[in-house]
Amino acid sequence: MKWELDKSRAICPQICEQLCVGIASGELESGAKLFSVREVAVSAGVNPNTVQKSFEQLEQKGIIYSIRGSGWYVGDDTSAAKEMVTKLISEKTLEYFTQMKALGLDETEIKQYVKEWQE
Amino acid sequence: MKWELDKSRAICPQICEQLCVGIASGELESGAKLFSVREVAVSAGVNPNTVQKSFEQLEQKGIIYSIRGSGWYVGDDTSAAKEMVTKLISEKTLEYFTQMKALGLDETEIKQYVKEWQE
Amino acid sequence: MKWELDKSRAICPQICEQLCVGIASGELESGAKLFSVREVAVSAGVNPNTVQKSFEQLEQKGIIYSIRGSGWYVGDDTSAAKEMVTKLISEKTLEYFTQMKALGLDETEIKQYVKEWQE
Amino acid sequence: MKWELDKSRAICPQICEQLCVGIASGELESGAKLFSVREVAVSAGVNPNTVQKSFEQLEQKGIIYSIRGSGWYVGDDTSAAKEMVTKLISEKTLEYFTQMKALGLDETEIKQYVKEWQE
DNA sequence: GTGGTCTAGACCACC
DNA sequence: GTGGTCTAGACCACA
Repeated sequence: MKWELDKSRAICPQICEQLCVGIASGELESGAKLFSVREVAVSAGVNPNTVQKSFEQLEQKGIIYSIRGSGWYVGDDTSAAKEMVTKLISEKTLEYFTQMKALGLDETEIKQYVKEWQE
Repeated sequence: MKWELDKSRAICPQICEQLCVGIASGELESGAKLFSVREVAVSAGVNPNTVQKSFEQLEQKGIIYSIRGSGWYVGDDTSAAKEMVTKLISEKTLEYFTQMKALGLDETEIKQYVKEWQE
Repeated sequence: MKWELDKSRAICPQICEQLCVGIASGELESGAKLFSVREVAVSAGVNPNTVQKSFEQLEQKGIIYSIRGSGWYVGDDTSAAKEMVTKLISEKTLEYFTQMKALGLDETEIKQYVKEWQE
Repeated sequence: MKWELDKSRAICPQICEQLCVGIASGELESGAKLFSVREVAVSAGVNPNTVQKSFEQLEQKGIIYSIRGSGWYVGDDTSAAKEMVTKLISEKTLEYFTQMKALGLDETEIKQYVKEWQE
């Protein structure tokens, strides 16, 4: 797994999101063993505590589970991860529209702006 | 001026943004007196310190200025506010695309998603 | 009297200072009638209340006095004004040295810097 | 880092200035970790909010930067701090000359006064 | 532990 | 009345 983290944002949710994407895309299958917290921390260049927190948050949502002394594994039902991704996409888009409207653009203008967006 | 604040985000930048939009749109003209820190605080339902901080940030960018004991006024050059709004629109769109890509969508898919977006 | 006010600083002390300078220099003699609060306010482009406060502060120091319904006059003893000016010069110089030292310059360097100062 | 604050002036700019001096002098090197907001607050005898505000102002100028939950660090380019110090020296000297002139001294007299200054 | 943000309330000088 | 500044204390997410 390759990590692309935006250091100007909070790291925790980014790890959660990317892990969900990995699961939702099928890259990580049900029951697959994840890299250890320490390995992820090193490869992503972040604090192990941050990775631990991220994993715990995903565990709470039933997306992954841990076995003491063994490690972390992808949960049986990957649909939760897929729903998560869908939900995130929807939420972020809604948030984007809200913010753009606050900047004085109406829905048509936003869509036009996005359509012409490049780079 | 009417304030629409999303309490789940930081309030300061929202006040800055909406003020810039007001100036950029011409609603607030050069030299116009703004409502007092305390009035804005009441009308927006936030703490005066938060408003003060927002105003100071805009002052540092040369968009507004204050006269002690008198109030806050829109700066002579409203182009700074306009640039600010343009920059914000661009930045937020770039951020949106970045986040969507991290969620597994490519540029075409994002544009399609936005095109079909409603509500 | 001509007013040269730095609007980025507080107005009140500046009016006091310049009036003292005028008196100390002999431009304004003992017993001379000052321009009215309103006239000064207009010619200096400031709020009449500010001028009023300034005059009251100088009155408290015995430098000028007021006659109800008539106006403000320079006090009999102009030495107070002269002392005031001397004191201000000393204070401001001390303050300047203190601040420059805080910026990492020692006394010799400050004096050298001032010696070479121009514009 | 040792703090020498003049409580009769605003504290914020003093913290900014002294930090810049520390960086400009090389005492604080690029990437060096600063003491935490809370530690500085205690050692300087001021409120943590005041320190936070000072740090944020320096951040906006690109002199230092923060990592959430980790701390504040000296920016890569220390030249900004050096320029800051130079600029402050120049500004304060200009301000000093302006004020002294308003007190009736001409440039020659000011330089003479500074030359003979002691204590 | 750290920074980030906000609230609440105070005091000051100035308009 | 206004802005400017500071204190005190709280809560949050992150390292």
